[in-house]
Amino acid sequence: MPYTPSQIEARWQAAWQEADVFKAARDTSKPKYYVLEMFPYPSGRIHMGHVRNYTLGDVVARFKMATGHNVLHPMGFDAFGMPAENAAMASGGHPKDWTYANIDEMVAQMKPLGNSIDWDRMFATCDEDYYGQQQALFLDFLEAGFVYRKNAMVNWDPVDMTVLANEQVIDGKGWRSGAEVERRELTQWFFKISDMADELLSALNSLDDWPAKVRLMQENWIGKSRGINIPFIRTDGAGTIACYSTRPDTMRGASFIAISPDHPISKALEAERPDLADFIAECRRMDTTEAAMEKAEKKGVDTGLTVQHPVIDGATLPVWIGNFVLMDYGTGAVFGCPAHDQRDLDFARKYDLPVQNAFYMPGDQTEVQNDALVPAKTETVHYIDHFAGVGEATSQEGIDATIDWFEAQGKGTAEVKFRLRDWGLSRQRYWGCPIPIVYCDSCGVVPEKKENLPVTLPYDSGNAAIDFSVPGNPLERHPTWRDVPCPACGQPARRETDTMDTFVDSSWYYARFTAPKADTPTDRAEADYWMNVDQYIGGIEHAILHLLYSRFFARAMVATGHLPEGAAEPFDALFTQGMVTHAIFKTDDPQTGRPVYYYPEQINLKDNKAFFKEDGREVQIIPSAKMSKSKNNVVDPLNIIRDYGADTARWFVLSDSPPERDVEWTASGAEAAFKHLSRVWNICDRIGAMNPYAEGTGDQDLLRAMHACIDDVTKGVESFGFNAAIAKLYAFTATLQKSKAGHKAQREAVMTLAQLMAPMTPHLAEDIWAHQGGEGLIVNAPWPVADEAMLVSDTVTLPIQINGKRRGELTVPADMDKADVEAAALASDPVQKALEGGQPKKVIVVPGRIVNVVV
RNA sequence: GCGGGCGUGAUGGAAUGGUAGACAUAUCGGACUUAAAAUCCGAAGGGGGUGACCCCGUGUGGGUUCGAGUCCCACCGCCCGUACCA
Repeated sequence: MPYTPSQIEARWQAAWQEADVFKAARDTSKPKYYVLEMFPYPSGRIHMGHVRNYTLGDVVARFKMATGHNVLHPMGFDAFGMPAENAAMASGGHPKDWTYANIDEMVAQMKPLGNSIDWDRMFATCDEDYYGQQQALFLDFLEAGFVYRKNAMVNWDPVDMTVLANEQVIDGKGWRSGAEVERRELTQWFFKISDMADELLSALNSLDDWPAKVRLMQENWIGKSRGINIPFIRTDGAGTIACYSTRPDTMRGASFIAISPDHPISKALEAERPDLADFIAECRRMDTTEAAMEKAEKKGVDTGLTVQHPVIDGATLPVWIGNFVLMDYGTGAVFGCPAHDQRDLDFARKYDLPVQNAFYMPGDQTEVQNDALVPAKTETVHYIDHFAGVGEATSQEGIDATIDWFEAQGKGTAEVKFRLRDWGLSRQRYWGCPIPIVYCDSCGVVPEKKENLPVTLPYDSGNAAIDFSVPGNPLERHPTWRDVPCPACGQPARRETDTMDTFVDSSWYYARFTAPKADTPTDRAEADYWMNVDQYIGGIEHAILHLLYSRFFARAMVATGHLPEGAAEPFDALFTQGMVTHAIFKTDDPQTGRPVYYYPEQINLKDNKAFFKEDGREVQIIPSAKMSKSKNNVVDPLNIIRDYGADTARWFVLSDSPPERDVEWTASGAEAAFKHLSRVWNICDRIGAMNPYAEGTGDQDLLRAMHACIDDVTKGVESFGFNAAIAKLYAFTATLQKSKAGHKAQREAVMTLAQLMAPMTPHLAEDIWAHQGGEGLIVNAPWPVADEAMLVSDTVTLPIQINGKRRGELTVPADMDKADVEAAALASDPVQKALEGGQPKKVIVVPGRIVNVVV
């Protein structure tokens, strides 16, 4: 009988549903385990990245079920956001219709993967029920002091008269209008995440099961620094300009002050100085992104103002406006020290400002050339003898002592600052969660009453109300939606028309999954039982924003009583997976020089070369490229499932690369995965046809290999080493295939093989289990345990190294002591030959590992 | 620009500081077949040698160590993030 995944998979999915095996309910008799994959945006099609993400989560979930845990494994949709509005703009539909149709399609595509999802818990963040509870959370956060309003910059398209996302700004121009984008200030709502900067930073140390790289990225993002706030005294008597610096030790090298174009002084000068106004206007035409600002050419203009040098009597420093100074960080003003900062040095060379080495031993003044003398590039140890004899300038102690010196001298105030900025949540868009706030002429800013929640988005298209053919936010144009009585005084008032950033939606969905139908944001009995997420899995692209916002939200939810204390860090363990890539097949059009991309179906592969099927022409192969529609290298999981089945797709995405790295989808790899599963199925068939009383040879060898495989696969699955675990399964399958053991041993081996494969290829595993007469469903069967006695071996083979190079090997009893191993090694041929009758300089014996003889 | 990561045969990759290349793909050889496909068995990092063996080899250049793919430093290339893409 051939392996027919389409029948097998449908049958077992029906069986799981029938038995309701993935339904999660509180059960204190077992340890709970909550596994969660980052939920998808409902684009309408699942892609291989989803398949990989959910397969990783499913392996964990099924493994935990098998090892006696009560597992929660939910799925939902991160459903608000710009693509729905863009689709509405492009084709005239409604974002809501588009989104829900996509969700239906994606669910239909996800279910055939056979993941162990409790589908009863599914929700989308655009469900009125979900975003209504989110509004309740917002009101609680507001009351608790986690929310406030202030002005902030947005990208403004002056032609479309609308706010643009950073993604919609291309080379400084609006993506649709092509107009030069301006920065514009709007009053917006903020979460006070900066208040929690210190605890978000220090708590990173407790996240032992997070990747170190993610903790490090978050640490750098939060960016705690100790510095000094120095008020530079203006020579015109008009007060001071405060500059924050983490390097006051370089003060002797200061040669200018640079202030932000958005600094109050810049704004004041703008009105009276046309030359400065032009420059400030130019700065306002820059993207708001940090990358764009930092990569832009550093420019400035001299204001003509000067300040007194704080430590050199009689000296003054010019005040410049610099396009590289961020108003959001520090005081919006810095002092420039060209000798010890590369950016300042470039700026000084450009505008002919002095370059003065701040550190020198008397008589040893190092001239600065093209490279600033920063700690990494400075070999000389420099001293400061100016500031009360402080030690090494470039050491943190030296800098700290300098900060203290400045403070003691009354020249500044020591301050700890964070790079982390508050989280602006206002979006001038329709398809998001409405901010439940009302503006009243008499009462001012009034929170909506909880009993009036949810504040729902108007769906109606009457009067062309929700219309995306006109730029801007339809909520502002809606004829009636804005008009509401003030919740405080009852007089006519108007709603906030901004909606929330979609990161808000994804900052607490993990908590909602514990009680998705509760009439409060969480149900404490459920949240207390299920939280935290034991294993969270998603892409590295979320290493900072999503995960930091979620950590903030969890803390705020603890503070407002929606989560237990222990859920302040909501994700106990985090795993970041790589992308699924695919080769690009392309040629360059000889006429235009433009690239032409081919679909994989149009290509024949031969000897690592690619040929266009139609004319046999060779085309270029670009390996391991991110899947992209425009490059024609997207592999649709539905086609793979149709041709090979879900188990093959799952097996392949697990087998070919370690999960944290990118995996390249290859047709030959998928084919190989299918062949292997067929092979396993055939072995099962063969054993099923054996005489049940058949005796054979090598039963012990087969069972030893089986126990070794149990041990290897268990360790692999526990440590996300799925590809290595699969390699062991390949090897064990080959052993089983060649085995001449009796029926009893072979049956035990194939059933164990099925159990070990069950988290990865659950349908095939169920089928084998059933064929061999296994009891019940394999999904309910306990995980096999390796027999320690079957793992140990009597002898061990050690490599012998001479001077670190392998020169032979030595097989000795496993329990032989070190001295005897050394003696045996010294007596061996390669060592005797190398010694040439002399004595070894040194012998290193690592028991069970290696012998190294130094001659 | 800044922060983080990655780099190993033709290819994807394996390797608690301890035999580099497990396992798989592609390739080649063999069995089976009239033949092909499928299936099964086997070879295989590069170079040299009849052979036992020898030399070289984990992006590049240094360093630590008895021993480095693994740890440290610098550089090159690619990827992720950079606060309104999700």
